This record gives sequence, C-alpha cells and structure tokens, in this order.
Amino acid sequence: MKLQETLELHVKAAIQALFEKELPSVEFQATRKEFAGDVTVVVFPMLRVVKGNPVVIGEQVGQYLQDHVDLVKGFNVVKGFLNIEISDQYYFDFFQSIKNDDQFGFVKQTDDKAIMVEYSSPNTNKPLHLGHVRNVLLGYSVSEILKASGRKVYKTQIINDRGIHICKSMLAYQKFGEGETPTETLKGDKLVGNYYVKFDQEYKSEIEELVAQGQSEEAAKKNAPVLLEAQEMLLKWEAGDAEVVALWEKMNQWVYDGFDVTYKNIGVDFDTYYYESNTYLLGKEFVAEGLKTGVFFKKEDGSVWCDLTEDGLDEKIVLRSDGTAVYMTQDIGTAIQRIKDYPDVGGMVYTVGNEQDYHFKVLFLILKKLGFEWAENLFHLSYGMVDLPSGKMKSREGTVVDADDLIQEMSDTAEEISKELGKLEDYSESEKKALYRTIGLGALKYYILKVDPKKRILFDPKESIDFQGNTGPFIQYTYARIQSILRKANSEASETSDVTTFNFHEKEKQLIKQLEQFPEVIQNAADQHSPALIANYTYELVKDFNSFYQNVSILGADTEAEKTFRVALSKTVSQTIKNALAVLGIEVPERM
RNA sequence: GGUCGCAUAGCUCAGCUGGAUAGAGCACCUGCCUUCUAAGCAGGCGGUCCUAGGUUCGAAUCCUAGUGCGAUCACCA
Repeated sequence: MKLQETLELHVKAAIQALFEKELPSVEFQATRKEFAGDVTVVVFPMLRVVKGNPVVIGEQVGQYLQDHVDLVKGFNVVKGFLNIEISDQYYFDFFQSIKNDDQFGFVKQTDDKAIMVEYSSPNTNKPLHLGHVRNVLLGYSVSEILKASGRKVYKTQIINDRGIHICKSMLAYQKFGEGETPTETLKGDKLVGNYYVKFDQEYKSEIEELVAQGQSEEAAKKNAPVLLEAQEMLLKWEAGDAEVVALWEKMNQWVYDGFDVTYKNIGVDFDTYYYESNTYLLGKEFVAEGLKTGVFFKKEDGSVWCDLTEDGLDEKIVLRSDGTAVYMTQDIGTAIQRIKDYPDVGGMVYTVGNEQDYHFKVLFLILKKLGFEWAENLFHLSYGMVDLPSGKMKSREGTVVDADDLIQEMSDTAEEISKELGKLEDYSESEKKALYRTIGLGALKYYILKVDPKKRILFDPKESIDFQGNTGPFIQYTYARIQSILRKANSEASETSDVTTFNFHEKEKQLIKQLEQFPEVIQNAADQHSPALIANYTYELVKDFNSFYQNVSILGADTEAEKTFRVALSKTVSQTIKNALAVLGIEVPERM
C-alpha cells in the first residue's frame, strides 16, 4: 500500500479513537523544506468534523500516530499543519522494491480498449515547420505517456492530400517546373513547397496587373488566370483526369518521402496513416445516413446542415450545395473509418492547434448525435500556436522556421558547445555526430515540451535555445554523469549490501522521496495529456541528484555498504531519468 | 459583437483537486575544478501573482465584472 493511503487510514482511526468522529478524507502535502518532517497533514479541513483548536488537534493526532504506527518516527505541529517524520526504514524498503526495476514508473498494459492518437496531419504542399514540430512532439509524447500509463495506443495522422492548395503547387510545377525532380540537396517536400510559393508570387503579380487594368482588387483576386486554372485543375482531379492524377501522385510521393526524412530526423513514428482522399467519401455516406435519421437537414439549395443551436452553437454545414465534401465531412468519415479498421479503439486524441477548438467541439457533438458510443471518448489535445516575434509564421511569405533547418542548427550548436568543453577527444566522428544529434534534439524537444500545451510559444530564432539550467542537455548531462560513475563502480561492484538499518543522508532521502513520485506523475500526465508534467518532474529529480552528487561522495563513501547503496541509488535515478525522457521522445547519452 | 483560451520576477516558465513566508531557469553579482564529468554546485539580487469586488478559517488557484493579448464564429482547411 502507498504511504499516503496507509497514513490516511491511521489518521481516520486516530480521529475515531480520540473524538469518536468519522473523517471523510484527509488532506496531505509534501512537507516544506523549512520544516522537519516528510509528509504533512493539513488539520483545517478536519475542523468541520471535529471542533477545537487546530494546533491541539494536530498534537493529539500526531501523538496517536507516533504511538500506533511504526512508520511514524516523530511529528511537530506548526499552526494547523501536522508534520510527520517517516522512518528511514520505510524509504529504504521502498527503494529496495524499485531498485532493479528498469520499467519503474511504467504500468503494463491493462486496458483492452485502445486509444488512437492523431498528430502531425500536414498539408502536402509545403515542408514541415516549427509549428508542426510542436504538434509532432506533443502527439508522440502523449502517445508514449498513455502507453506508459497502461493504455494501448495507435499513432496515426490524417494527410491532407487533396484540395485547391495542392493544385496550386501542381499548376506552378506544370508551368515552371521544367521536369525538375528532387535531389540530394533538395528534398521532395522542399521542391513542392517552392512551387507553392511560386504560385503565390504569380498570383499576386496577376492581381496587380488586373488592378492596373481597372479591376477592383476583390474582382482581381477571383479572376486571376492562375487561380482559375488551379480551380479547373481541381475539377479535373475530382473527375479523375489521368494526367492530373498522375502528377498529383508523383508530387505527393515526393512530399511523403521528404516528410519521412523529417520524421526520422526528429525521431517520431506512426502505426497507421489516413489520407483525406480516401475518407471523405465515407463521410458523405454518413451524412446521407444522418439525413435520414434526422440528425442533419437539407436547405433549399441542397446543402446539408447540422442544427446545434440547442447545444449553444450555430448551424454547421456538412455538405456543400453542389454535393462536395467540406472539412467536417472528411473528419466524420475519417473517425468512422478508423474504428472500422481498428475495432478495439475506444477513444481518440486529436493533436491539433487551438485555432480549431470550435471545429472539434462541433465534430465531437455531431459524432455523438450520430450515435457512436466511442464519441464519448474523444479528446482534442489543443495546443497554442508557435509564433515568431514578427507574428504568425506564413509559408507563402517565407517567414517560417523550417523543421529540418532547425534540427540541424540545434545539432550544430551542440557541436560547438561540446568542442569548447572538449571532453570527447577519443570519440570517433560518427559517435560524435550521433551525440550532437542526441543533445541538439534533446534541447529542442525539452524546450517545447516543458511548457503547458495550451500556452502559446514565442520563438525567437535570434535567441538560441538554452543548453544550461532547466533544459534537455542539463538532464542528459546528469544521466551521463551517473553512467560514468556506474562504469567506475562496475569494476569493483558488489551486490552485497544487506543493510537493514540505515541513517540516510538528507540528500539521499530527498532523492528517494522524489523517486517515489514518478509513477503518480506518469498517471497524472496521462490523465491530463501533458508532457510538461513529466518534464518538470524530471528537472526536479535531476536537480536533487546534482545536489546530492556535489555534496556527497558516492565512490568515496565511508563504508562499503554506503558506497553500494549510493551507487544503486544513482543507478535507479538514472533509470528513472531514462524512462522519463523516453516518454518525452528524448534519448540519453552515455557520455557528454 | 457572441464564444473560447491566456495574463505570476527584466526575460522564459512551474505552482496538482483552495493551505504555511509564491518557486525554478536565463540575465546580473559572490564563492567552489589536485577529489566520482564545472552543460555542475553553494549563495545573493529581483514579485501590486492584470484590476476591482465576492465566497472561505485560508485565494495566484474558485465565482462575478472589467482590462489587455490571441483564437474562432466561412458552401477554407
């Protein structure tokens, strides 16, 4: 049983014995550093059941606990706070129970129902940028956190592979491409992105021309020849025109290949993929179905809507008057398709920016109205935008921070710093390169994941991401330090410490207390879909370890038993760091 | 205008379902490498928790109103 649960029973028993009153619950918190003790019981809430002076009640309860509970070594009361000192034996026993568990903090899969987590979901007309990076890191990490908390997870994405924006790149390529193909130095997604920009330039200059000829700007925007051509191309695509479809397939494949490189660079993966071009038809089917059952209604012009006014929202269109699908149609189809493909899925998580909060509110509501059981378990993992000092990133205007470039820059920075420190002379070039990548990515991922998903991030490319303090590299560094100790200790290792009584150093006890939190932190992070909780926890743990490391000699301990214990403690801390970082998608280095 | 989100140190952020004197990092200042990796440790400086009311023994946290910033309210995605 957990410490708090045990104590809760005893506090209730104490109130029963002392006052003959039933306490519904007990409020605990970690004892603040400036007071003696390990766990604190807040007395105030008890006053509702037991009348009296909180200090006196605290004293009485404390005395009872000390007399009746072995774990409780002592206590003190400050104002209405009962600080309880727990015996070292308890912490020692706890440590013994986890020290050889390399899965510490993780729960074996217990749930039959799986969760499908969608993330990334790019358009196929431009390369991935920093905004996608946040999305991908969040989605991947939440997937891993859910797994660690005992759920089965499928990682997926929806690839937005059709529509007018794709035709824009295709058209520009047709006009100006001269048969260009991706090369070593020009990835497919970059190539296609260039033509998307090219289209926009062409479009803008045509508008200017038309305006100069006397058209209003509004009219010019609609009448620009390239736009008309792109629209025509979309119609051809929908009609299945062989030439257009062939070009579409070719260019999309270039983009997919380019994305794959980026995903691999960033270290994320997917279990399954969905393409909008494959699911929008199923969406249409269910719109027809919902029309029959009265979930939707048809307006005079033939468009189909869902009336959500009773739910406090507006009417929402689900099918255009010309019968073509909108975004909502496709999302309805995709959700249903996923359940068809993976019947064990009982819920889904959508990692999508907060600009689409309304869309998902509506989508979930519609799916409920359509009567799907699983619609009760849909979650929009909504996150804030990543903005630059100059404002929003815009692909067409070239004001984006490119994902591949960013990863490379992080790696370069790691290299610079490593070279200055010069600790890796005996590493081979390829080892060094791998390490720079590990550290650079660690810095980037931690930087993004440590902030609460719903807050927006302001990213200033001029100010580089830190490698000191509350950062990924600091945590990685601590891990590497411990590995160094373990390597040294290994030669003289002995698993013979049958210590039964122990007086912990204050730093040792603090570390064990911190370790004790980890399983709960994983569960909280899973419940709240928040990698930030893991990041913050890991930082606390690492800070505690460094303080221990710098103040207590591990290999130079006074006795053999102490040394063995400290090595084991260090090892367990490093395993916990590794596990925590793993669910953030961050790798650990053996040295740095 | 309606709706949703955010507002904490100069900057970037923690602060769990209300609890003790609001915490970290960066920056700035002091110390610490002959000793397990100084990407570190020990310490200092720095706060009207946006404002005003309310609930409570107790509010950064909950409620109401307001201010500022962002998003959204398309037969775009």
